Amino acid sequence: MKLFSLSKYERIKEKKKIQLLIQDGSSVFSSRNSLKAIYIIQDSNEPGVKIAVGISRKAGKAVWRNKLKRLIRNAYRLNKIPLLETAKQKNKLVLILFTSLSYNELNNKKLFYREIEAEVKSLLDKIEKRISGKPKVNQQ
RNA sequence: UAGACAAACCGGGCAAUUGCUUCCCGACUUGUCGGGAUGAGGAAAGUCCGAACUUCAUAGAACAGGGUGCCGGAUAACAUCCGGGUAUCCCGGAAGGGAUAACUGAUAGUGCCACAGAAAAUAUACCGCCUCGGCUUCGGUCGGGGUAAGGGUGAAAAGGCGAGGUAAGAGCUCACCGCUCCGACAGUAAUGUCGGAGGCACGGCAAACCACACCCGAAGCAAGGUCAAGUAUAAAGAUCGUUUCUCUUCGGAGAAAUAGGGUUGUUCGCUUGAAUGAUCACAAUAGUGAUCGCGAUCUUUGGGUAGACCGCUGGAACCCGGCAGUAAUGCCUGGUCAAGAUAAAUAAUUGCCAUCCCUCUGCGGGAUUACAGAAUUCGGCUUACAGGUUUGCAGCUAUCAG
RNA sequence: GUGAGUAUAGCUCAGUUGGUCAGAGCACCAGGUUGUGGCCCUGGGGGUCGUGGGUUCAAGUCCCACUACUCACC
Repeated sequence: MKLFSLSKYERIKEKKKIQLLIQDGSSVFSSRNSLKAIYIIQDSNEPGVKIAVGISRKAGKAVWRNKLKRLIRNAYRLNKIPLLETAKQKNKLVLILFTSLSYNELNNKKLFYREIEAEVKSLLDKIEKRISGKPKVNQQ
């Protein structure tokens, strides 16, 4: 298997799971409050991590939203390994939905990869700590 | 010459690493790996027009409704494009040139024209001008009549201007201009030119209703079709119907008709076309009413699934050349195949070059660009757009020369 | 993606055939009433009618283009 890949099987495709995330997921905010991640940790015999990226239409126009989605996906792809390994050790399936929080086209017309990578990293670190450290957070 | 303007075209390039979509080939452990190819725009946008395509059993007619509106041509079609005409505006001494235009009809009818003004469309005379009669303190005043030349009002005042004419005036008469009608000529036509007549009778608004001419069935790829999975012939309310005939082995079968349905309304046409009756009351046996059942349609509420495949990209397609045409465009020869995703691919990092910005200059630093992201597909329109290339130049701005 | 609709005062909404017309309720301000406050009474301020063109003598209203927002869909 490729190290930094992000294939179909690592993404959430079902509408039901996304609705589940929005209803019952717990939230984590990035260090500068620009991004937000909603996640659910499940016990599973197929451990791993699945992600989705969703940006509200109110944040900006189509070009801007596409760019942000691509940058977040890329940042996840290159920084996913520590989270994946802990999830496999604990036999957990983690579902994550990334969304924008304070980012919008008016304030951040131009997007920089390094900023977003730092934000995504902080999000992943927080989720990883929740998996390994405190099991009380979610009992799904 | 430059700018601006108009038209056409481009709108970062190359290399390396990591990663994604679709397709092809190979391998096996049959869903993974390896290799190769492929991957956003001129507006993909707004969804403003026009089509293709699909469904509505047919895709019909009339009315209603909607759209278009100088003429001719192009086109699959159009509100688009091309050529011509007319009007308005701009430049110019003129000849002429350029820009813009929802550019049919106001003598088919109806309606509206606030305020002001005498009067806003059948001129009903406020001031004024002229005249006749009465009274008079001789300044005027009252009454009848004529008058649209002048004043004032208004966005707009009843053809304009000059001369004659008159009590004062008036197309009352005449010349010129305008308008309407008729004729001739030119043009496919819109229209233009010339000639004659009318004596003006005809204010504006149809992006008010409307009239005339032409066009339009409706909904939209979340259309629609196939498969898989799965629920409940679900509930409430409203309206209407529950008829007739033939055959019969008496179980039933067949035919006709009705209600109703058939992608907005009404009517016609076409097409399709349901049901099992029972009980009670009134009455004269015909029949009428009520309740229950059954059937059809409509409205509201509720339940299930939201997976896969087809539609899905080769087309009124694009490029080069030739011919026809003033042009839009058409025809012919040759060549090319150029995204097809579905919580949704087309990206990220680094280096070099190019461009731009910051800086007095160098060094250096920053940005990868502006507008903007396919979603059934085409033809247009509209709107947004850093920078660059080419062509044009009637007029505009600046500079230089004569 | 496709198809509908809305925009008027700080908020919720009227505005008919174009006209002397930009209005109602709540809110705000001032005065009155009351020992004080509320309720109540009287008066007042506040608007580029989403933006830009066009038609018209005259546009919130008619026509066109744009902007923002809302809703529906198997």
